[in-house]
Amino acid sequence: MLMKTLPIHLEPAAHPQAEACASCTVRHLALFGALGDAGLERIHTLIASPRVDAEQRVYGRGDTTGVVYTVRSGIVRFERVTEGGQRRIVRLAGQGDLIGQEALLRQAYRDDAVASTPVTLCRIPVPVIDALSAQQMALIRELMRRWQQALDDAENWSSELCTGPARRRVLKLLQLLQGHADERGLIWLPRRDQMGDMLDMTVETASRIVSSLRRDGVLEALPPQHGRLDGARLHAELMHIDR
Amino acid sequence: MLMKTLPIHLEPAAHPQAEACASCTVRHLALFGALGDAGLERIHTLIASPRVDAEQRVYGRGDTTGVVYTVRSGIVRFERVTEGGQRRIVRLAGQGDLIGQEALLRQAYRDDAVASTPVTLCRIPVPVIDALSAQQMALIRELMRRWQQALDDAENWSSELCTGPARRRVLKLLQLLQGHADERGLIWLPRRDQMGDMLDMTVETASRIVSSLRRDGVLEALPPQHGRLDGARLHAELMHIDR
DNA sequence: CGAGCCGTTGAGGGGATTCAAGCTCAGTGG
DNA sequence: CCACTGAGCTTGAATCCCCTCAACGGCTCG
Repeated sequence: MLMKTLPIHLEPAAHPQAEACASCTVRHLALFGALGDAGLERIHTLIASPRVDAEQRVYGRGDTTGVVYTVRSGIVRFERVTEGGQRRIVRLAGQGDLIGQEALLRQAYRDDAVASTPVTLCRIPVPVIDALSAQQMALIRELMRRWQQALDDAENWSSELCTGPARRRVLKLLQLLQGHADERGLIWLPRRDQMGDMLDMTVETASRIVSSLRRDGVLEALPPQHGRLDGARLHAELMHIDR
Repeated sequence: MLMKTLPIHLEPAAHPQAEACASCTVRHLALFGALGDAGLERIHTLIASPRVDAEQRVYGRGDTTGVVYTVRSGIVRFERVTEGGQRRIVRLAGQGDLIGQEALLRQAYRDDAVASTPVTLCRIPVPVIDALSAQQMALIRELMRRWQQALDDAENWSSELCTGPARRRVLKLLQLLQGHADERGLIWLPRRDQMGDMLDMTVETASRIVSSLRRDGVLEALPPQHGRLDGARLHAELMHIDR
């Protein structure tokens, strides 16, 4: 059932990375934001910036590649297979999020990480972080902060996206996706079966609700897999359901 | 809606803690297991071992007491209130688990932590950990390991306990509780409304399913709030549902 | 003993699933 | 150019699971 994964990210690697790091647009968001220029100088040759197409795997459950990633742009989803054999999406990661932290502990990845949109990453070999963290307390703080962020996201997911009537769960998902909207205000609108895997409902139910939200002017669908939300109406709908 | 919390844990504190730490029965499980005797020696006077009754709060969401805990015995549950105003239980912690890590980052607690059974804790002021971690790399590793453990638990929760038919969710919960069984093989059997808050179902549904499982010989209820499972039948039931 | 909490069970209704059919659209090849 | 195909989306009808509303019994406690 589990497919073998091939590392997607055998980067040409070179000096270009020097400027890439220095001028990284998400550096303030990313893990190494905790480092000064001097710290960055020592390591940028070891960092790659791979690009992953939508629906391609970043890494697979069970892999031990010894690499962590920062998401520079796009959305990554974490998938698991239930013991019952069902695919479940348990969390999303967006710009600035750290993914694959398990590797820091020499542990295998817990989930399949799949690009939901085209994704750009910052690929960081674990030894790099180990070496730095021996001296840089700030980096360790930053690591812990991100771990806690992931934990908080996961708990929010199960309390907001796994409970209540189907319409509410869809609205909550859209609200979350709005937080990852691009500069034009467009969101990634998952396929209906993916929504089903996230919200524990059938394709048909997801489709019915999305259609209903379009009729109500909450959501505008812009195929393929994009959409635009009316924030006010979305909020009003949620208020209405929560009474 | 949020209640003010009073610190439960103003310990008499004294030398007795010296032996308490050295002879701690869960020391190999606990955070400071990463420390040698020497390390322990320096800090045991700062550690308290409070006891919390069932249904008492360990800490509340929003508190900033600057303390983390290790669970020495018993079960702690993490509660949140949905934006819709519903109480949700998002995770459980048992023996050896670290709770309240947010405090290490000077952040407020994210959830209400409530004792589900009588609980004994190890109460550790954050400055103690800060001071140690500046030198002890092993402690930091251990911290990270626990953070990852919590994350994994949270994701498992939403993929296994939030999805599928009601009967399956209850069985999954019982399976999880079996992992926290005491030495006599007894498990904590939540009240029906608590099961509802964990599994997103009504009291009535929870009650009906528990009753049904008792009739089927999967579960033996031993009031108050205790039970015994027939592991084989539980497993068989799950197999049957997952087909 | 009455009050209140907790658990249980029943009847009825509603929301989600199941099963089924038809739709749009992109890609393919005649 | 257009039939053909398959993937994704939508909609309808029947069914079923779970929720809602309601009543009742056991138990503890004032």
